[in-house]
Amino acid sequence: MSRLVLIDGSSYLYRAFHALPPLTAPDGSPTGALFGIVNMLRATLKENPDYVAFVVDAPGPTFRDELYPQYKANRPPMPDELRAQVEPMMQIVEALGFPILRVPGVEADDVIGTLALQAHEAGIPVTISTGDKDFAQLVRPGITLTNTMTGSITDDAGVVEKFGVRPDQVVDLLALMGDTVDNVPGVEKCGPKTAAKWLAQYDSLDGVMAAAADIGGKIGENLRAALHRLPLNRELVTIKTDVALEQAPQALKLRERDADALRGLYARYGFNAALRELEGGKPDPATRPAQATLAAATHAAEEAPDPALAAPGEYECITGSDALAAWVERLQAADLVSFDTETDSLDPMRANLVGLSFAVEPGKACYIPVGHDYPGVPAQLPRGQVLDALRPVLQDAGKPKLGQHGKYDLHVLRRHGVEVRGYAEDTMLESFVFDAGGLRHDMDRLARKHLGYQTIKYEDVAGKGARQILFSAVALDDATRYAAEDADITLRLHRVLSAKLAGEPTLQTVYRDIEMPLVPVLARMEATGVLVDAAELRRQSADLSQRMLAAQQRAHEIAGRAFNLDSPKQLGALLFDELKLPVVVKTPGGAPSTNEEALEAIADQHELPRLVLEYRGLAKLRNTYTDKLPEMINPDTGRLHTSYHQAGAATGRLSSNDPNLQNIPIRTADGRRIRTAFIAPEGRRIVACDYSQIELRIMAHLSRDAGLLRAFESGQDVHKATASEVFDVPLDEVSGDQRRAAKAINFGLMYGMSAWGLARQLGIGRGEAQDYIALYFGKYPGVRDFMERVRQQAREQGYVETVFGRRLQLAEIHSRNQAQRAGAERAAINAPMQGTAADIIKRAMVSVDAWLAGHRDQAAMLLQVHDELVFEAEAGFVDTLVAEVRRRMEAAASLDVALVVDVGVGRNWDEAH
DNA sequence: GTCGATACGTAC
DNA sequence: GACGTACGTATCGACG
Repeated sequence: MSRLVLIDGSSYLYRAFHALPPLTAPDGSPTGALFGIVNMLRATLKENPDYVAFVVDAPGPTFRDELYPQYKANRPPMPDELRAQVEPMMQIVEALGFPILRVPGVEADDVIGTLALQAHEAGIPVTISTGDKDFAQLVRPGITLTNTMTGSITDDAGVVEKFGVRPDQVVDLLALMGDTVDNVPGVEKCGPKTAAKWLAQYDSLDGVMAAAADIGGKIGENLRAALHRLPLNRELVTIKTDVALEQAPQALKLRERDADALRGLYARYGFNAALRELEGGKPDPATRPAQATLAAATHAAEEAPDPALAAPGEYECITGSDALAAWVERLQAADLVSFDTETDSLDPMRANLVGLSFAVEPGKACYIPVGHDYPGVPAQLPRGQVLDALRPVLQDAGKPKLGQHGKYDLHVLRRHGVEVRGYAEDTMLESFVFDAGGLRHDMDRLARKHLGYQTIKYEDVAGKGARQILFSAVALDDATRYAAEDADITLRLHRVLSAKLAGEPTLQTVYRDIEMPLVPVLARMEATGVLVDAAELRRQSADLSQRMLAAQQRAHEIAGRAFNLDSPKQLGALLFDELKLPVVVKTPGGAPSTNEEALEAIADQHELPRLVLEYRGLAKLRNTYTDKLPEMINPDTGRLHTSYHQAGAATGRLSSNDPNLQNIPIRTADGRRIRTAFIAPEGRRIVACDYSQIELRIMAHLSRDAGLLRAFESGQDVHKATASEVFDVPLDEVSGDQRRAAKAINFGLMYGMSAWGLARQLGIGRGEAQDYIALYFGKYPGVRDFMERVRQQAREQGYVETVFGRRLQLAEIHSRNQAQRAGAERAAINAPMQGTAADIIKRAMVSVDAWLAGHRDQAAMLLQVHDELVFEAEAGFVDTLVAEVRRRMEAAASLDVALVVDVGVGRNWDEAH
């Protein structure tokens, strides 16, 4: 069937200009927009449309200007860089053979609308190629929109999805929203969401206008104030479909292209891929212009795995002494031993060893069961005998071992009397340094991604949910297939990942010098655990419970009925539906939020919000900390053992879980009290060492901003020093509010915060916040340049880097979704600072642990909280420890600004701060 | 009963 | 929409 494609040239030109980097031709003339247009045209040609037209605006006034003299009055003149690309664009369009339509006195939109409808009536399907959402009003069965820059196609369902209204309601939606670019004011504060909501309720603009009196709140007032404008708006946003045109759609045939002219134009503007295509060759990735390769680069990692990698393996179950001896010999002879353990628990501090598996060459692996126990289980080798036989291999630091998340296995084996040395490779960490921020790094996923191999899942052999059985109850042949596969796949994965890593020396250094040495250090910290005063926590729980009950009873009294204080839904219904308190914050789901900010905002209007806040604070402490921590104390050690996740956070930070000891409260008095329960044993002290302002120092280093560097050199409180500079007052005259503002800016900037966010944070106006930021950047221009550089790097490379070369991937940086893209840009700004801080403390941990190796009886490293290391030490050893730890932490990186470590000592963690 | 999504809140 | 990185708890509704 034949088809008509109508190209909205003007909209593409503007959008390509703003979306693409300011590329230049070999001769220096701007080509960014042109490049976008050329790619769009080539994409259109690949579709082989029967009829096609390239439509652009003609100069001069149109009917809309007559209707509304202010129409487009605020539109800035076309930038010179863009204007310079208009003529070349027309030449290329012409040379490609596209019919060009430019009708005086008629906007391109109306030409397109008219042609679309004419073709539609003639039974010809129409595709409108545009970046302009207004065309959604023309969509119907047979007329669709396409945007080749984003790859999106919009049909009826697409309109509903995108706007939340039917295509025939789009005009009404646009009339309500208005259009700032065209200087058409809509209803103030009414965006697409509100407009769609009203239209869902009242069906049409006329319906909304008729119901205007019933709509409450500020926005209702705004609507009533805008009523008189709305009919005109509707007329302005309606695309005409009845313009008098000379050509019928059927006349819009593509002419033959002018290859000579094209060759000249492409060469002149440096469009190499297009040139190559013209010559009949295939596009060459190496010479593609920058952003074409860039878009491809984000997907390039997914090269097809070699089918041979996914071949099934031969797995042996070892239940006899001879077979064991033979395998030990193979392990002794191997360059690298892949190993894995099977247990009966996910908690490595409690798990019992059920079996071990090994592989030394791809496809060949064994499973050695030592603890399977079910009716009719075959005889197995005694665990002691197996571990004795394996110990020489596993404990030999000169025999490199390989695992997947081997820290777990190190724990299990240590608790069974085997001290693994020479743990040299870990596929989880190899994958992590390659793609932090990408998918998770569990073996199943890695196998699918890099080997194209579907592993047997744990639940396939052990079941799941209530029916899950212990691994010790799994039949030996099932267990062998599952367990031997783990060792085998780990080895195969390592072959692939280590080869990839070899091609990236910087990443290899991060892996080899930071991540791998950290594994035994973390294992040691986890194994040591921290002593917790369970009785103290239980006392606190009792106290909290009492106060919670009081708050709850009072809340029910005030409400006049019982309700669940823990249910945001019930609470929201009470506060906002029954009591009609104002809604200041909405949840991401659109419901009225009952979060702290929302309750604070209405706390002066009713007693209830304050009580809820009180209750929430108490409940959080009890439910998350004082009730839970005592339960998690390990009965064998009497201590609390967290588990650090080394490949979790996209920035390279560690995370802590089971329990999370990185979010123990400190800000409020009640919360802080929990830290008094983290204690040192008799005769010992808790020592807490934290980096002072490490991320801000890293920002000073990375930005090389002279002013910020100076602020640190002075050795003063840095927020005060910045306040003094920014507000131009002597250091000792900085007011509390000025310091608070400077601190908020310092931190906010590191998180990519906007003026809007700063205003909210400080409770000031947006304009004032903007002024602060301008003042700040005026004093610290290097910081602003740095931010821009990072954004640029993120867009060009799809990742950013830490000082040590760790790569932080930003998958969403080219997302078509504006919010996601903006989020990725903020993450990009934060990542080099957060990530460098993570690198530094990891290096410090390795260094400190190496020193502690000679003093294991006197001190131990217990916890890491991103910028803080917590130790316990014999009282008489504290001074030595402090001196050595401080020296090593401060020397973990050499930046343009000094690293400073603050130290506290006490009988518990609270005192040590 | 289990699971996942959502809302909320703690840390740095 | 609007401030980055985590983890844990409670509720609630879908699902089997």
